Amino acid sequence: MNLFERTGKMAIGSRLRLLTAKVTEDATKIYELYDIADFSPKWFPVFFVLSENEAKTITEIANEIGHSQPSVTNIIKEMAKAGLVLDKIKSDDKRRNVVGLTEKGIALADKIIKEQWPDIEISVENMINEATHNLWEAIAEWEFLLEQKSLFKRVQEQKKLRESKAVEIVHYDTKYQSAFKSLNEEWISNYFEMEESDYKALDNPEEYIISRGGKILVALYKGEPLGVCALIKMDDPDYDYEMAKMAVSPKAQGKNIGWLLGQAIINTAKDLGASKIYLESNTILKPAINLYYKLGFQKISGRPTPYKRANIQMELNLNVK
Amino acid sequence: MNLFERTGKMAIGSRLRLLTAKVTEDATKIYELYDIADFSPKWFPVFFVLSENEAKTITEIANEIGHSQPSVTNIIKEMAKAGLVLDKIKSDDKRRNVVGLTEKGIALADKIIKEQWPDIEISVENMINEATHNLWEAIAEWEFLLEQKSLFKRVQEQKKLRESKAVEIVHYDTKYQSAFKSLNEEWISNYFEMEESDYKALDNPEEYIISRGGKILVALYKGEPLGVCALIKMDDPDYDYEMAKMAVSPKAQGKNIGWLLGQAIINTAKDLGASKIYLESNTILKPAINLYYKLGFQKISGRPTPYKRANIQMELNLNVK
DNA sequence: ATTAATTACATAATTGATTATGCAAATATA
DNA sequence: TATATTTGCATAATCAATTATGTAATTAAT
Repeated sequence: MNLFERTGKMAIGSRLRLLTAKVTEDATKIYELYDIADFSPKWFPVFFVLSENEAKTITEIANEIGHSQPSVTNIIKEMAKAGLVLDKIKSDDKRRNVVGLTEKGIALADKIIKEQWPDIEISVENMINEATHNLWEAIAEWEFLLEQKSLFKRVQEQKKLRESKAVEIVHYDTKYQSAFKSLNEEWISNYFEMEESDYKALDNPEEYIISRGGKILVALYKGEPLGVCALIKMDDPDYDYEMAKMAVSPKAQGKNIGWLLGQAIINTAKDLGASKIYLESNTILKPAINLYYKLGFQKISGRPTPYKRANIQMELNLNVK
Repeated sequence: MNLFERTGKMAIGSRLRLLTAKVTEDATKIYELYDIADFSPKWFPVFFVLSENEAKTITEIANEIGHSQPSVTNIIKEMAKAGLVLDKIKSDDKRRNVVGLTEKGIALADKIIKEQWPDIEISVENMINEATHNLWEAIAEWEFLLEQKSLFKRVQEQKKLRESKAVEIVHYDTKYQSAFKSLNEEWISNYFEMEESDYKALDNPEEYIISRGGKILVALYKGEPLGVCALIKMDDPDYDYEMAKMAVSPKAQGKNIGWLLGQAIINTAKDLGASKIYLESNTILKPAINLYYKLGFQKISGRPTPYKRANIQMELNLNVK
């Protein structure tokens, strides 16, 4: 079995490189076939754009053909040596190096376009037609797709998706008490200071949260508790529950755990018949605030709070679609 | 308009190179995403074949992945430095450098295959599915097509085809007398010596060939006579005509002119109601003999000839299909 | 048993591109 | 108007591959 059938799509870069090499390998011989000596195939893109118009600057050419600027500088230098382009055509802006084809260059362009170009065009087109999958169109589509979203981004999203599938959200159990405390303690003491009410809830979640009609959810990744979140019953005419004590281990970054926990908490609240959830946080916790917005929470103001660190309050109306 | 829409298929090499660069560009970042440091993406093909089996030699790996041997030598050197492969595993043949993965290498392979590999596989597959033209399959087809016939060969054939279309076969006219003589004189005096009968026919073709019921055809390429061929009436019970004085300018090599002239002469003979054509030549003129065979002539023997240089005689039976 | 040819590989040189860097010219800003 | 920033490009350094070359080790041929 062929290497690339064994490696799979993982090696698409290598496979493309090899195909490029094969397509390119006898380019020099093709030029010789048309008695074009003294022409390096790598000059072609530069040569082509110069043959279309009057004169261009190095940077303009580089942008047009997708090469780096030094690459074009170098190609132009070589072509100038071969007498095909005229370098440093005078311009108002003395930084610019305006280049254009010489008479010799124009004559060569004419020859290439009249004789070689149609032969190659037809040869490649014949290959495209011999194949059932259109390489030329496929490349164009990939250029577009990669423009929209890089391969890195795509892989990153796929990784997140796979890992979030490996995340399991379970209900609180005594064995998670230490995780519940340490995960919260970690970020609170990192940004603020632990307060009396924190200790109460974190040390005795069953007493302070669950027995009072609340819920705690734990996110397990490969069995390990890496995220927690609580839904605390509120004694308030406006709100049924407060979402609080959400904490995700830095180890679990990029696994969507915050989102999954948030969704699970909201669903739990719905199951409990809640119509509004409240939360408070601090704007320095930007990723958290961002997550709350994504979950559908909206900023409100004017409620008293026992926590010193809270400077933003949000609510989620579960009855609105 | 996009550069490649303007250049057309001529720039398929450049376009492939750019796509390869785009696909490859964030490979390093992808490895980092999986906490794989100390791994260069270019190692992947080598790493992969080593992860499949026990141990391999440098050259075996090179052949398998389509790289040059020095490239593999270098990659192995780098991987050895990173502690992923074990170099110079002892072998009977002391020239061989047998290499295999270390424990660390095996562990890494496991990690890559279990985590990174499926994510990339799916990401690339999603891209393939988002496009309407299947890049992966198209590449495979092109690998096959180029294996069958290189791009150079294809372009060469296309050039020949185009040029043979630009060749015009016309009937002899006095203005072609000098071409008729010089083209023949060129090859005859090059390989042999001009004989008395040559001068007669070449200096006075109208008297010696046409007025005696023969024909002369001239191949014009862009108006210039670059090939000639005569059909000489024979006074023989076995043959109607002799095909002779075929000459093609070396300038016109590869334009199929010999074939086109031969075909035209045969058709002319058919139109004249001939049933058998005769020719004589010399076996040192290999391309000519080859052409005669391709035109359908078959070797015969035992006829007398006025030319010293003839050492092969052939005939074409026009009545046989 | 020599000698010649082949093979396996390392090293060196080259190629065609890239990023990094520095400098002068032009433009924007205080 | 002086200063800071940006632009355009050349040069240098680097990278990932390639061909070219040299040298042991092995195999084939005389």
